[in-house]
Amino acid sequence: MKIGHLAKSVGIDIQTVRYYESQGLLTEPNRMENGYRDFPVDSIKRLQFIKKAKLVGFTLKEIKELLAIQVTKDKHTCQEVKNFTQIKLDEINQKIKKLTEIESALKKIHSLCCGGSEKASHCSILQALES
Amino acid sequence: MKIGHLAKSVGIDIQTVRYYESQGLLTEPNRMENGYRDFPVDSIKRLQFIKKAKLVGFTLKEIKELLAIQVTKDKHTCQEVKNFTQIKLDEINQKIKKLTEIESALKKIHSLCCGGSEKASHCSILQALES
DNA sequence: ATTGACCCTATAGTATACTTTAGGGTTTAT
DNA sequence: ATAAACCCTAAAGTATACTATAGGGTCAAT
Ligand SMILES: [Zn+2]
Ligand SMILES: [Zn+2]
Ligand SMILES: [Zn+2]
Ligand SMILES: [Zn+2]
Repeated sequence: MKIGHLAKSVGIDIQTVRYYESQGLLTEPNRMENGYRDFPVDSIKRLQFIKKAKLVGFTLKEIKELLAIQVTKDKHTCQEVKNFTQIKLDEINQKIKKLTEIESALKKIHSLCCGGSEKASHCSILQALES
Repeated sequence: MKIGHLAKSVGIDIQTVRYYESQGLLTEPNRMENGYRDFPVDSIKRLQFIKKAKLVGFTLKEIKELLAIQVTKDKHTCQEVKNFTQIKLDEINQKIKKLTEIESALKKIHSLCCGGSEKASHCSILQALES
């Protein structure tokens, strides 16, 4: 399977495929006589895996680690894999919590600002966050 | 307050403080006779806000805008501030929504995994990412 | 035979957000 | 007085994740 076909069927850029290969996220494909890359069919799955994992907030480095676990499944335990996602889950929940704090601070400013004539001269996002 | 003290009390690097100043996230501090920066006390709050906002995925540019929101009657009209905070609120809610989606997707696959010490060949997290 | 679509490598560029280095001057404690 | 600890600027380097460019070869169709 040529790179263009692969890229298209996954919905990413050709350059990105080559980039992923260069970063070790795809194993080096065979070459055809003319030098073109000849990807095995399951590269599609692998790229879809990468895409999905990226979508849920994994970095390429992390994805590489995940892929390494994936290809040597019998050398790793469910516990390892589960720990990995647990850490990510914790991170995401932390983020949601902080965002909610910022949101309510902003909301406060937002509602403060429609009263018109009252003194609001010192109101900033920093002060709104304090209380 | 000297830069080292400030940096330490917020838990970031001195260089980073100077970088933020250079990017306009901190207002230019006064200088002491010897040329050392003399930060006002509330720089701590400002930096803590930056830290928090960064953690939840705001870029420095966005943080700069957030910090610039001040309900100052003499500088902005109520309309302006209100419009701006509304836009930012929408952005934040978008972020929360996205993160929540990612969280539930991750949670779902996370809960499928047995987490046991057996080999990950059957691991449902990996299967879920594959499919 | 030539156009257009495809493939190749290597290198450089982009954006964000630092971090490090080089080469200094200043303060504080012993 | 001298060493450790602190401060300064300016510029270069790093990491992430691409994206673009230059310069060229290959393939299918008209
Ligand atoms: Zn107002
Ligand atoms: Zn108002
Ligand atoms: Zn299991
Ligand atoms: Zn499992």
